[in-house]
Amino acid sequence: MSLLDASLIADVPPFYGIEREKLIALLSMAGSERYEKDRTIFSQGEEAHSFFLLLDGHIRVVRVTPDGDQVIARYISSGEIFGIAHAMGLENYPANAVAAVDCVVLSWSGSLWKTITEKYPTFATNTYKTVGARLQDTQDRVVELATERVEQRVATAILKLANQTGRKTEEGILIDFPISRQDISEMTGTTLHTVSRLLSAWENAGLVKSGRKKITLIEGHKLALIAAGDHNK
Amino acid sequence: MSLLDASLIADVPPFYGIEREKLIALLSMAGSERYEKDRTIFSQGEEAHSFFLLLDGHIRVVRVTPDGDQVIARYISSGEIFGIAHAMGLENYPANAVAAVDCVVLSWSGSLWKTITEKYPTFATNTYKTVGARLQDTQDRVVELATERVEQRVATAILKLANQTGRKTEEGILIDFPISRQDISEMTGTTLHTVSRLLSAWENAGLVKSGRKKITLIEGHKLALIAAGDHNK
DNA sequence: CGAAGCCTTGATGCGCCTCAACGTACGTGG
DNA sequence: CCACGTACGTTGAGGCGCATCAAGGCTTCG
Repeated sequence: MSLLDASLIADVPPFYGIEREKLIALLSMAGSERYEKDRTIFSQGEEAHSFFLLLDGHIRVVRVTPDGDQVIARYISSGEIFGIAHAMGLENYPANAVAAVDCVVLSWSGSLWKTITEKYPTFATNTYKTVGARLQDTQDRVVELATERVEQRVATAILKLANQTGRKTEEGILIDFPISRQDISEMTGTTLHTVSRLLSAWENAGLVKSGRKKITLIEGHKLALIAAGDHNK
Repeated sequence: MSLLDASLIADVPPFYGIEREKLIALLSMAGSERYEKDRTIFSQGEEAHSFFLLLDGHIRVVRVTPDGDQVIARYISSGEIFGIAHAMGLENYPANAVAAVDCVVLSWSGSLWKTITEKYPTFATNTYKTVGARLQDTQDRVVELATERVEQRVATAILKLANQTGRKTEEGILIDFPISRQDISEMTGTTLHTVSRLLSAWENAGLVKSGRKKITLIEGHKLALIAAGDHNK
């Protein structure tokens, strides 16, 4: 805990505009932990004991239905807060959070929520903006699921991932964490089979290059056309 | 404006737990307006000049896609706040709001948002809870759209409407505002044809009774089975 | 080196959209 | 108040997008 330095979070969106001194105070209340790949940070239904900031890594937020289907709500990238049930007046986490790669996570006890938001209104504002942005984002997905075909949704998902977490390589933009066909299907409401077929077709057309749990975006513009519903063929 | 009385909003969720005196102050900052059926309160993309409280009526919140498809984001019932782009740090409304019946609406200028939330933290907390609840709700719809069949989604939508706004009649629970097959289809990501067929089938089975822009729920329990994905037949 | 996890590709079928045509209730103006 | 036009609802026929079922290849890891 004493290893934490204010510079760790100074340049991270939720803490923009907060004085260095206050950052140190905030950090002194936080715990830090490393989560290896595939480890669960919190589970759906569990009492919301803490809220979190992802310092490094990628986290997958997943909802599970009563009959076992999984739906990926979102991926969290480093610098984002998550598990903020407290900000929404929830007493339990509404989804699972799982490390998609090895992660470093800061956490604050939920009992500090009230104090922190009162004492650091900038942080509160930033957080509510985040919640708002996620609501927007989720609404967009509803519209997509309701109006677009699978092909478009998968294309959109890949473009979004590439923008959010893409790493430039010599071949193109590589999605920076292991992601399977099944993962993509759980983001887009389809099956791994359909995703596999689409990726194969796109690979033949030179739009992407993909392998086991790995996707590289080559021709973003062309994929964007598909996402927009181009019926070119 | 001077006709407004504190009792108007004292028993309305966003204002729970605020002293009468403060309520009067809040009301003195608000404008009130009547919107006849089908009139637009605000439009998607428009600059967010105000935020609103629905005193009486029902409001439909609709997103429109670039190619003209409509998706109903939610219905607002009396006592709810809406158009709270400010709470989420948005500068523009993300959807259209249209009066589903004649409505009475209070509005506050967006420029008051900061002052009001600072001065009345209870109101702020209540509002953020609302945003959180809507995020939850929207996530649920994503899961539904991604995993359930049309039949289940339509059943769920009707049950939800009946619970939210149902009025007990001698026949059953009547959804308290005019709602077309098309409206239901825009809530559930299907077509009016499919909704029509489903309602016909359910009417024959005695689960609902429906007419022009009118739906009455008769056998809620049986419809709930369908919503849950019962494959009885 | 074997086993488990991930990916691919074909065959088949069905849920639901699409297209089409017609019936029915509403409200508006003559 | 009745006649007409428009909006809403119903129902059928046909077809396609995608899930489902099935089988096999490849990669990674213990």
